Amino acid sequence: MAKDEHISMSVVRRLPRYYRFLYDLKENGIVRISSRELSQRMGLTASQIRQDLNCFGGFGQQGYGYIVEQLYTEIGHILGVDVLTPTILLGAGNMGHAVANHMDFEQRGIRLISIFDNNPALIGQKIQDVEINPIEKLDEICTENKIEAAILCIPNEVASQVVERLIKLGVRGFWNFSHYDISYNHPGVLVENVHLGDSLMTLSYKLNENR
Amino acid sequence: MAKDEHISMSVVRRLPRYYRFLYDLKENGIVRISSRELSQRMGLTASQIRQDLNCFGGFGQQGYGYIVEQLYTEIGHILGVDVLTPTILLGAGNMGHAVANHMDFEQRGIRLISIFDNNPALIGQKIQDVEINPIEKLDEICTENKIEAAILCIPNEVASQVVERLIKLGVRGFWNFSHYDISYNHPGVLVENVHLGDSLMTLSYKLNENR
DNA sequence: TAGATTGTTAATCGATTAACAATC
DNA sequence: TAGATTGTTAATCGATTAACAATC
Repeated sequence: MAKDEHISMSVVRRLPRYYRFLYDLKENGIVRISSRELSQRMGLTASQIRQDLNCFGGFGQQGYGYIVEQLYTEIGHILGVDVLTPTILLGAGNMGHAVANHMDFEQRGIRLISIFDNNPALIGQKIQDVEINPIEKLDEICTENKIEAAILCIPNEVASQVVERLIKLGVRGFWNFSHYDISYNHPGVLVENVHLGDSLMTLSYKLNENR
Repeated sequence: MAKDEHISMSVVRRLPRYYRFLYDLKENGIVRISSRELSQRMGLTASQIRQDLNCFGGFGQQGYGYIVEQLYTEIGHILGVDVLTPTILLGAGNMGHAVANHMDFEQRGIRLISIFDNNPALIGQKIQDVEINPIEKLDEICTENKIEAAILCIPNEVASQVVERLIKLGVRGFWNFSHYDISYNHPGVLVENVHLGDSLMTLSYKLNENR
């Protein structure tokens, strides 16, 4: 199906949103949709939608539009939801808890194998059926489960050492809630940053600009 | 100081990162920095940095570089950190707790006035000195405190009604952790979305693309 | 067939990078 | 003055939009 070798990140970042909209359409029993109608619902141009969808091969039918179910499945496939990556979560504070509780990992291509924390009070507890283990067990669990990705909900100060250690254990992707600059310090490693502080400051900017 | 009327969002989204780097430089006692050195530390081009900084007036000195302290202050000013916007947080679940505990609001131009939840067990508790109030007090507290912004850590299903109600109460900016499409349904309202699910799927994509 | 809507090429727009004269 | 580094203009690159022939 993959038509083009390279899909630009601008396109990739729109895919999860398409995926959500298509899910809703599907749930509402809508079978087909044209780029024009989808563009109106999503606040995009029809042209952009057709351009985007064409990056990975034509699924539309001329004169008819796109089959919702098929497009949904295909975008999910491209996003990699049907291959579960063994993943661990580091840090079971508020943020770690929130993430572990609400992310529906298995719908998103992630299998959460273990949570780690160094607070003795938390060890042995479970969040959504995933056990919280002491940091001492990190090496053992990573190796045994061929862990490939890690979610960092730990303080900045410890992030640097933890990342170093994880990369040695074979982790090649990070969902990073800390400010530690992984991509810069470890080129080649796959990183998706969630910089909540930056996002909040952007809101501040908008509020101010508009005052 | 504002030289150009319009600063593009691509530039604005880089500002918080400049701000962080400048803070670190400042803390390390570094007084001046050239665009070239900063570019190396941040993994950008020197050209882009000069271009970015020039959007809001020249602060550099030819042949010398930029004064760290001055640049830090100025970017903070542009981001609006020195005007605190009265803000409320809706939803004191794991995510609400995480956000309330870790965001350092006052460093980022936000004053958190009240937290709301409908869980009776939480009412009256405080997070970082901010009280959790029942949703019944929403109108009163918003009006009394001239609330302008709201942080949504509530489930999707209730977001739509809550947003409607808040806009009527004068809220004009949202930090949105839900998937409810505020900007589409309420054009003109300022929105900064945090779509964690989308971000996680982007990581899935990267992990898969690289397999 | 006629109408609709795609896939795709071309045109436009915006953002990034390169180059260099101005100047500290 | 000589060297360094900015501010700014020009060139390039990439992403979005427009247009339209292909075709269901």
